[in-house]
This record gives sequence, C-alpha cells and structure tokens, in this order.
Amino acid sequence: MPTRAEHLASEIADAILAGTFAPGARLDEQGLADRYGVSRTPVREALRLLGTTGLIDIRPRRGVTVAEVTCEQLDEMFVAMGEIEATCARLSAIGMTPIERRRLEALHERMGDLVRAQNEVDYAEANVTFHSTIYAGTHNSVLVEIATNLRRRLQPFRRAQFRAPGRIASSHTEHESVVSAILRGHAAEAHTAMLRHVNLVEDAFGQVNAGSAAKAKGRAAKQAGSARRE
Amino acid sequence: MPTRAEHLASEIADAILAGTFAPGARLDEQGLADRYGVSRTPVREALRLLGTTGLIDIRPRRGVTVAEVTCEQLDEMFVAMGEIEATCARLSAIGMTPIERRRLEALHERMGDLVRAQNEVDYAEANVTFHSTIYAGTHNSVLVEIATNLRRRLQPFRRAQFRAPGRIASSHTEHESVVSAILRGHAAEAHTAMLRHVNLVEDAFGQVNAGSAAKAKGRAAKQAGSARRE
DNA sequence: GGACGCGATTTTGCATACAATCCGCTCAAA
DNA sequence: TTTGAGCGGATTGTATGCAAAATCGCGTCC
Repeated sequence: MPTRAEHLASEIADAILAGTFAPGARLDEQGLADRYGVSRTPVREALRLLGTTGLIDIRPRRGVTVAEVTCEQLDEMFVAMGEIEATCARLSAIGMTPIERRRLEALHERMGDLVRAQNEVDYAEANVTFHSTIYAGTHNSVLVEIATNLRRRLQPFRRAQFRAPGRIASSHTEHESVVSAILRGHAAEAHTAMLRHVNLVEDAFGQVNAGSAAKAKGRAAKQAGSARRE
Repeated sequence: MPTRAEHLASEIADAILAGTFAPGARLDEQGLADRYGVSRTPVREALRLLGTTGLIDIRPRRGVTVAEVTCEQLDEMFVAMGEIEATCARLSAIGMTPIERRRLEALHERMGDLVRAQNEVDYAEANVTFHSTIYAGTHNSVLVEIATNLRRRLQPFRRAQFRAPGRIASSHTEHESVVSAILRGHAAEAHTAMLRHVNLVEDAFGQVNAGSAAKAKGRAAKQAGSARRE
C-alpha cells in the first residue's frame, strides 16, 4: 500500500499534466492540503518527491510553482531524449537476446496492423511499449531509468504527436529502419535510425503546434507548455 | 542560505561516501536527528532528497538504509556512464564553440604537465574539470545533469582509480585521442575514443580492487562497495 | 509622480505530539 | 525442536503548533 505522500505525488503530477495547475502557478502547501484533505506534512513530502522530476520548481523559503518549460529547455530535452534512445537502440542491436528480438519484431508487425486500421489510440499505446522494449533491450537498468524518466517528462508535449495527418504511418516506417537494424545486429545503423526517428517526432510536435509554437520559438520567456493547449 | 534539510542531505551524503555509514546500514530518523541536533522533520526531508540519488534505499514504512550496490548494478552504471560520456564527446565534437575547444585544449595541456610532475592529486581534480568541460560542450543542460549525477554516484568507486601505477599517464593518453577528435570535429571518433576511455577507467577500478573485486564479480549478493574498502 | 522603507500578513521551515505499522520476542502447541 | 500466534517495543507516517522569512500594502520622502 502506498503512503499518503506518494499517492499525493502522483495525484498532483496528474493534475499538472492534465493542466489543472497551469505552468507557473503557485502551489501553496496549505491550499493543496485543504484540497486533498490531508495535513501539510504529506503535501510537503509529495512536493519534494516531485521536485526531482522536473515537473515543479522548488525554491527554498519561496514556495513551489509548476515548472515553466521554455522552448530552449524543451529542445534540449528532445535532443537528450534522441541521444539516449539512439544509445538504447545501439545497445539493443548488440545485446538483445533472440527472444527479445523476436518479440520486438512481433510488436512491430502488430503495429503495422494498427497503422493499416488507422487506429491511432492503440498505436500510441503500442508505441510506448515499442520504445520501452528497446530500453529493456540494453539490459541496463540505469539507462532504462534515465530513458523512462525523460520520456515521462516529455509526455505532456507529445499528446498530439499522432494527430498530424500521416504521422502514424511515417512513424511506422521509421520504426521499420530501427527494427531492421536491431534485428540484423547493426549497431551504428540502429543508432542513426533511432536518432532520426526521435528528431522527426520532435518535428511532428512542432507541426501540430505549428502557428503558435513556431512563433514562440523566438521568444525566450514564452513557455512551451502553453503552445500545446492552444 | 541553504535550508537545514538541504544542508543535512549533503552532510549525510558525505558521511555515506566517506564510509561513516556502511552500505546496508540502517538510517533511523531519530538517530540522525540526535546526531545532527535537529528534529526528525528536516531529517526526513533530507532522506527523501537523497532517495532519488540512488545513494540510499527508501522502503515505505520500513525505514531507509544505505544503498547496497551490487557488482551488476555497478557494472551497469559504468556502462551507462560510458555511453553518456561518449554521447557528450560526440556532441562536443559537433557543437563546441572555438573558445570552448581552445579551453579544452589548454586544460588538456595543463594536465600533461601534471602527468610529467606525477601530481596525481591535482590531476584527479583536473580530470573532473576535463569531463565536466565535455559535458558542458553539449550545450544541453539535460545531458549535463544526467552525466553529473551518474558521475557523482560513481564517485565512491573511483577513489583509487589513479593509484594503479601508470594509470595517470594512460588516462592522459586516452584523453589525447578524445581531445584530438573533438578539436577536429570528428564526431564518431570522439564517441569511440571516449567510450574506450571510460571502459579503461572501469578496468583500472577493477585492477585496484583486484583480488576481492574480481572474485566478488561472481557472487550476486556480494555488494561492490565493500570491495573499495578492503 | 515615483521610489524607497517599514510594518502586517501570508507562507514556509522546523519542532513536537499522536497514530499506525512493523519487527522481534515470548510462549505454547504440534 | 520447530512453527505459529500474540503481544510489546521501536520506528515510521501524519497532524498540529510555533517561529522565522518572504511578500504585499501603505505611507513617507525625494
């Protein structure tokens, strides 16, 4: 059974990701305590837990606010994500067991069916599994954790990634290169293919948030999260 | 001014790294509170902060213990570190500014002097700067943070890395390949050189802790931290 | 009219108190 | 002798209270 603080942490995290608490909004402890019907202590603890996720911004004696992600930071996160994922793909190409390779191949084929059925919802879910499978293929829990955390932090900005027309099909084609390279054990190729895939994902993100995001890119203070909701 | 909890966190972290609290040792809140002359509240907060660093192990309602790092985990950390550093080197080769390149070159040359003077202490310090410089060369704060965290987690296991005879000279030679590749903007080469460098660092670690560590490698339950102290 | 300084209020940080859970022990029964 | 249940102590989780710091509003001075 999770402790109250942990429960609160995920509760608050969900609220932030859902937009209930807008970026930049102040999260005062008493307010959250009242809202969730607990005392300030577990709220404090929950906020400290979230502090390390990059979701909120804690400044000593000055309270905590929902993190405002600038376009620069978002860009850096996408670049880092690409590099980490590419590394995972490379290691997977080298070290995946035959069973893992078969599973990856099977998953990829199933996703092909979803593309033909134009089932974007299930594809999005399978996509998470796809990338997680490649993380796991590194057989390195440290890398898995890093990749998973980064993915979670980027999640709010990917919501609409498969809404761009034809994006789901392009994604599958890119996956094809990645899977092919991994199955053949071609490390460098897997790296390159995955790097390109993630970069294209970022581009797709940019397209979905086309008008506003493009302009926002210039303004430093402009925080990226809002682009998603426009 | 840092809050008491933050101060405590680094205090406790130092104590763990210094071996004051042995791996596996129980860290009860009241005990720490008494030891540092504060109440349980900031101690709890400090422990939560440390919880995300991998330095301690928190199990709800069952207290916190100093993390016991198994050889498998240590191995994974070294592999991950190598991959991250290699990525940083690659990005540095691509994106470092001329000024950054000159600074890296200058630092490398200064380290050459330290090698000739056989000044292991200063070399170890400069080595940290060297790697940090390459992290910074990515111009990506996310990667910098990941790399820095990993390095910090590995720090206790590197203490003796430059004690192996001739290791300091080998290190500098390996750096030479890395620096050369970065300065020439050769991405793939920088990646490979750095990956090899970090792998050799791990080997050096293994040599220093030769007898015990080598045997320990086989035993799953054996925790790596103890090897360092033998 | 604007900027600076000062006090009141709000909010965080820390301490203490209480409740719930876990761990180890004893003791009894198979 | 071993195993299991039950009980008591110890420890963590949560609530509340208090003090210090920060923020905001207002008045004053330039």
